[in-house]
Amino acid sequence: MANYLEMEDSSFRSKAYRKVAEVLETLQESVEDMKDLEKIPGVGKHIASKIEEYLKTGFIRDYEKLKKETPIKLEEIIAVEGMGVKKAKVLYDKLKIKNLKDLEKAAKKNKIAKLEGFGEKTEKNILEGIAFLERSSGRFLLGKITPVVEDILDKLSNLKEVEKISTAGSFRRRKETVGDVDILIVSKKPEEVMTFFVSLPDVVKVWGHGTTKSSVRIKEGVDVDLRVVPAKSYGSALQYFTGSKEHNIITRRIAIGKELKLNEYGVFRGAKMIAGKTEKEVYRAIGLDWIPPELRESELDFKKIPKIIELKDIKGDLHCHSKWNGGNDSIAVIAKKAMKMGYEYIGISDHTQFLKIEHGLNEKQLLKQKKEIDKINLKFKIENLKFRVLWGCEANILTDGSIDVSDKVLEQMDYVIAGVHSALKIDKEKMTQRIIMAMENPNVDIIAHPSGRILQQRDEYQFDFDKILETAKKTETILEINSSPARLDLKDSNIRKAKKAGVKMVIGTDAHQISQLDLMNFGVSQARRGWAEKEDIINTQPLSILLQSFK
DNA sequence: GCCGTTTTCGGCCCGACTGTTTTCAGTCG
Repeated sequence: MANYLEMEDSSFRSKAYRKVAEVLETLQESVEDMKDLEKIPGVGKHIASKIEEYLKTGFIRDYEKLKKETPIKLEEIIAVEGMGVKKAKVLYDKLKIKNLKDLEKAAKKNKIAKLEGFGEKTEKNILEGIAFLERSSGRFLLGKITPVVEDILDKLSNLKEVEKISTAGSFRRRKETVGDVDILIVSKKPEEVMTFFVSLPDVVKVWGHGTTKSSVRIKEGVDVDLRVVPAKSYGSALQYFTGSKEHNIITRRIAIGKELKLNEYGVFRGAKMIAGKTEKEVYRAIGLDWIPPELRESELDFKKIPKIIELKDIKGDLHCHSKWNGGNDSIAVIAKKAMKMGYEYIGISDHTQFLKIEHGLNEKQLLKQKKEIDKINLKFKIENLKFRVLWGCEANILTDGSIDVSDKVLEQMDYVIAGVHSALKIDKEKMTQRIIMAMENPNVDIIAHPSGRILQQRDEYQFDFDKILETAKKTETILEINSSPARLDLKDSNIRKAKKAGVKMVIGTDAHQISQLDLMNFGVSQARRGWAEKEDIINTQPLSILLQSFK
């Protein structure tokens, strides 16, 4: 509705709707359960009645009316860079353009350039925008682009001309997918840095090359912007470019409340600049403590900024696969790497028999695996090494909620992870019941990747997370935050819910080769985005306490 | 359409860039 209202120039009405849309997306409670919708920030009498109408009938008459007046695939059209709702409206009125296909056709036939307010450039940009959309979804997995971005950062920070450097944007906020990458630097010799930047070996295309901003595309397909900012504005620029957009709106509003102005150049009282050099100073100037980028997603509804978990708090990884089920490395090699990472323990959790495609282990193989683990642990003991390999598995929760390994074997293991790997499309009720039944199994300690989503591939399966939390709390079952870049499951909002419900979590990498043990940082970021503190995550605990948290 | 430790009316984040304009609207982050 916000989009359609913006089209009609109802700009403040549109903003009111847009704000509510954003609030609803990050709402912790489900709207169905709320007694008083007007308690939701931004929701007044009118919008409340529309939400009620939607909950009751599945439609909003006013929205249907708006769509009928301008029957176009608006979302599709405004996804094209440079296209907004105003332009979409003009194109519909003048050329009857309803969707992306119409838009592309009209642009190719040079019909758009002739319109008043449009031109040759706009038409060309539309075609390029459409081509970009077709090439990629427009967003990239954080985990996929991180290595190459870090490489670029390393090379830049090694230059003596670079005084300060940081990433910004969603990359710095550690969002699971990133649209483009922003890097900010302070430098007295921007020309030289920019020239170096645009000629890096990973660069496949240069969009712009200037002294304050250069843009390139790197071989992974993602665009990287490098900006040079003045040293005295570095903090405010970093704050501004890190976002999120919503966070910036909130911080600026706070500034206004204190008769200050906040922008990318600094914090100002009248014409006088009172802060800007560091982010800490900027937040302090508007009366806030520094906020970790992972918490800058939307509302600031914490009284005190939580002391969120850090990578160094992690004492071990409980989700890794060995050569036994087709992984790359032997248990001994995995243990060695884990030790090198400073861990106190590593849990081996190979797939079990149902999962043929992953060479799942049968009960006989599992018991044989235990002997190997015992041998390794004994060796560590003799060498007086304080390190332990734990014997676990990643068992399958079958369609009826049972586990594909017998309790007789499960109960001997140090811990058991269970996950849904099949029949993902069963209905909500059945899926919820299926997972609940698994949690009620006295041998199941951890639920792996609880929602089943694969980013950019498939949505989470239908299930009632609130009910899962209830049972997890009751049965003391731990929920996993899977670090695999395409999973990052639990997602941030569910981590917040779990924390609130007092349900413990574990961060696991799901590594199939030792290099993937380093994916832990992505799981930790995800936990941070969900406000998780050290105490919420069991693999921050030393071995003795960890073992107590298993059933 | 929503909101109020100055307000029930008069505001609503801010600046840059682009392409089209000749003073600005639309889009973006």
